[in-house]
Amino acid sequence: MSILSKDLVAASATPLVLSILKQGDSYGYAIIQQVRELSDGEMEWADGMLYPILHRLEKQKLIQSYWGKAENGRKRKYYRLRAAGTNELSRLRENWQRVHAMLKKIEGVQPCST
Amino acid sequence: MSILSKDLVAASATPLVLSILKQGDSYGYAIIQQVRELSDGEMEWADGMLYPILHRLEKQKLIQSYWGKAENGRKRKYYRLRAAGTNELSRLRENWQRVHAMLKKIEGVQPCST
DNA sequence: TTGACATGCATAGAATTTATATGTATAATC
DNA sequence: GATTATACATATAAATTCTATGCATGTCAA
Repeated sequence: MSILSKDLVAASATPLVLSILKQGDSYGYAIIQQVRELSDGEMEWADGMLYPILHRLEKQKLIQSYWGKAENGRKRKYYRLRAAGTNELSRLRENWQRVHAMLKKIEGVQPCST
Repeated sequence: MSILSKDLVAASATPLVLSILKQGDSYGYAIIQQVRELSDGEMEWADGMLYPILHRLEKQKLIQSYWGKAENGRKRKYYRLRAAGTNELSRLRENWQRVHAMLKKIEGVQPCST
């Protein structure tokens, strides 16, 4: 998990998964790689962490799974973002943005001079 | 904890506390109020959540406590940011920024048209 | 003067969450 | 035929976190 704190990884996991699926259907193994690339190797998800998230999101009806197959005929479980997932993603992004704004606001306020 | 997810609150708690102390010494009760104000009431910390964080940060030598007193003579435990805490805050801000950048990057990438 | 509320700190332990190890299986590559 | 990469899954140990509770004092109104 490199230098990124557990909390930060946890807070960003769901928005990241939903964002990735918003770009198009994908599956577990590929999502892990996409996250690694997107973070320039700074975020390494363990598969044992992602699958439970995917299952949770599916149970929440934010995403939907279906079995497909790779070029080589091997099977894969793909996930598709559902409408509710798109809405949830918007909410999560807004919330992230709010907290980001708080952090920026207080970063800007300096004590005394400077 | 309102609409903000537990994870988001957890991920932002330490940077927020350190940021607040960077502006000047403060104490538990006041920090809780500062967070509420900073978030326009969207983030409400329970005291039972903050004190353990403060104690942890002190044990990590990122902050330092001392007893002081309010105008009315009542005692208060103030916290001061230490040099190590300033450094840690920079690291946390960088990490937050990195994850924020990931989220923005993927938000920008749209599937097909649009 | 007493009851309610705000201020202020602290922690035990229940409840929840998370990480890790482990299991299964197939394809590709060496 | 051995190893690595791909691919999914989950039980459970381990860690974290929330909540309730406790204590104490000041203020203010009734």
